Amino acid sequence: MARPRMFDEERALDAAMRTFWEKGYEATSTQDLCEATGLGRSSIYNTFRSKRDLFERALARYIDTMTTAQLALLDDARLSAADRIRALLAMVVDGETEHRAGGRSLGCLTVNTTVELAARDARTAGMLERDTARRLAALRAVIELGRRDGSITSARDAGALARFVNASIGGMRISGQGGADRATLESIAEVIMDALTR
Amino acid sequence: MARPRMFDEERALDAAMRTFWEKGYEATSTQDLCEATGLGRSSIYNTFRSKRDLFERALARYIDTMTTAQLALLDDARLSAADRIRALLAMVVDGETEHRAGGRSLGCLTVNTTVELAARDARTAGMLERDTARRLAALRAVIELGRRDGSITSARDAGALARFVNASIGGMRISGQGGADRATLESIAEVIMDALTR
DNA sequence: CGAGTTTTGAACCTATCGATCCATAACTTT
DNA sequence: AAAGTTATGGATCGATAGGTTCAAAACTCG
Repeated sequence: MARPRMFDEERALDAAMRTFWEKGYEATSTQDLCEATGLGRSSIYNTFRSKRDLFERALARYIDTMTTAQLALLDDARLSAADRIRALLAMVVDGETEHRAGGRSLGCLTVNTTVELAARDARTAGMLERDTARRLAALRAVIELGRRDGSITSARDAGALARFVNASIGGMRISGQGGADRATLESIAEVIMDALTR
Repeated sequence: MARPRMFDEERALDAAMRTFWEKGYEATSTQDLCEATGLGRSSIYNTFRSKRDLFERALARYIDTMTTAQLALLDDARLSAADRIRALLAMVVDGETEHRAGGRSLGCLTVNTTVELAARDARTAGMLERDTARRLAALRAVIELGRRDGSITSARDAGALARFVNASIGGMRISGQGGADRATLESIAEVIMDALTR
């Protein structure tokens, strides 16, 4: 039919996602995206329409990857509810330790985007809200399970506990971006668990 | 000696701070700053040298105002240690409720700046680190006091508890920016306190 | 091989970015 | 009132932003 692509769209999307993750939306120029992906302007605009649209796809990919992995942990039937949440927090610590640039954690793209764009981009805000709702629902289900299996002893409302865990994970991300090391993040995670098992 | 200023430098700084707080550093143009402050370009550049320098002064002002107010709460000798931290969390909830634009919380300028700039601006990162250190020290002192006055019963290391509280406050800020309402933030604050009083 | 289709790279577009320049206004001091 | 100094508004700067155009390239299919 026609001339085929010389590049892998998914790999390009990954590179763009990483760039937005490192630098943020505004600070990432289309030139940065060309260099990160190895594509020319035409190819980027031909494939992704605009910087805005490319960002949206990159964010969707990030959300899909990350939330899927995290919800899988919360579904691990081999573990008690509390241990599933411990595993989730450990995954967050690992993520903050792995994804770094310039000696600092990159944080989490959804947290970063909440800060940078949620207030002035309704579509992005909607994506983030749906993701948060999904994660809160999963957390809440695990917490209710933990109430039954005895691993979560807090008498607080399960929804409140879920929102607390979600918020505290965001706080761990901010701490990582602020320079906190692995041991610090691990100690925070332990205290988070204390609130659920009091 | 010479022609006097037609404007109040502190008021202009406040307006600039608010703009950076609402829109972030990159998304704030010098034109935005002119409109927000009511000054002309010349006056802004004559007074503040550059957008970068103006931001630094705005951030310093924010840090000074906010951290001073928060540390004052932690020093209130009329309250138990736990109640001081409760008061701090209540102040955070109030702040998230008060400072809004477009139906959303503005979050916290230091958190926002950690996300947007800490990785690529060493001077800004330094300011944020010093502020964090100051707040952690105050939190730690209050937690150690709480151990003595009996209001904080967690056996965890005081430093770890302090970092937990600091991180969780950041998480509350993110939650607020993500759309959480006052009741949600209050419930998160209650669970944070559970971790300290278990 | 040739017609048809899409991709690609380079040149190019307009708008806006942060920042500077300069003539004039507005003040103090002598 | 004159000299000296700073503030101000408007014009302007080069650089870069995101995005478009277009001709050549590279493929498939008949």
